[in-house]
Amino acid sequence: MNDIFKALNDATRREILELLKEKDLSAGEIADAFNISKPSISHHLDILKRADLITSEKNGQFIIYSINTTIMEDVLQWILTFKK
Amino acid sequence: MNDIFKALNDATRREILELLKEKDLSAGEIADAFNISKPSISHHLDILKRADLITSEKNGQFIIYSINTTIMEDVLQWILTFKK
DNA sequence: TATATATTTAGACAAATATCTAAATACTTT
DNA sequence: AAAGTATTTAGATATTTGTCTAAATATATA
Repeated sequence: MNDIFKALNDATRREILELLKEKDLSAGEIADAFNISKPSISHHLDILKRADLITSEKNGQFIIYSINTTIMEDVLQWILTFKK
Repeated sequence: MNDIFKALNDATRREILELLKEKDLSAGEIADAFNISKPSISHHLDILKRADLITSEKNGQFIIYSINTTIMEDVLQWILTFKK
């Protein structure tokens, strides 16, 4: 839970999730969407991956990232405990 | 949205919310539930308050904190956009 | 009014974080 | 095999964050 909230506590990472919500993308395509260096994006992807919010798969020289919506379910459940 | 995720990105603050979910508490009562100094808890309360996740009301020399579940709705909606 | 209690504000500090550039690794193509 | 493309790793740095102690503010009570 800690890792998930940590991962979500960054606007760039949340935007990455929104991009991946639409379709799978390579690390480079994701980086192109931001004014941030590729290494920094790579770092953000690593944090999202450690939180299990995304998965990656190697495809030739590309690494394709996908969103893992099942993990969002955990956050959803946590939030729901506050609904009266 | 940034403030909300920032506020939720701390185990102590999430625990404070869970305490307040049960009932309203004074700053001192909240502090007593943690092995953290009162000024630090006061700081956490400030962050939660800035995110509108809690509200406070002065009652004599005490300040009573309450949870504001309506803000959780925003997080809920954000999360739901990822559900397919 | 003086003292005790409740809480916050101020200031300091160590740890965590987001970013960068440079270098390394891995794959593809010529 | 060499050169080019995609991505990550390493190391550095500035900023943010969580924590503390000491001091300030506000209310209650003797």
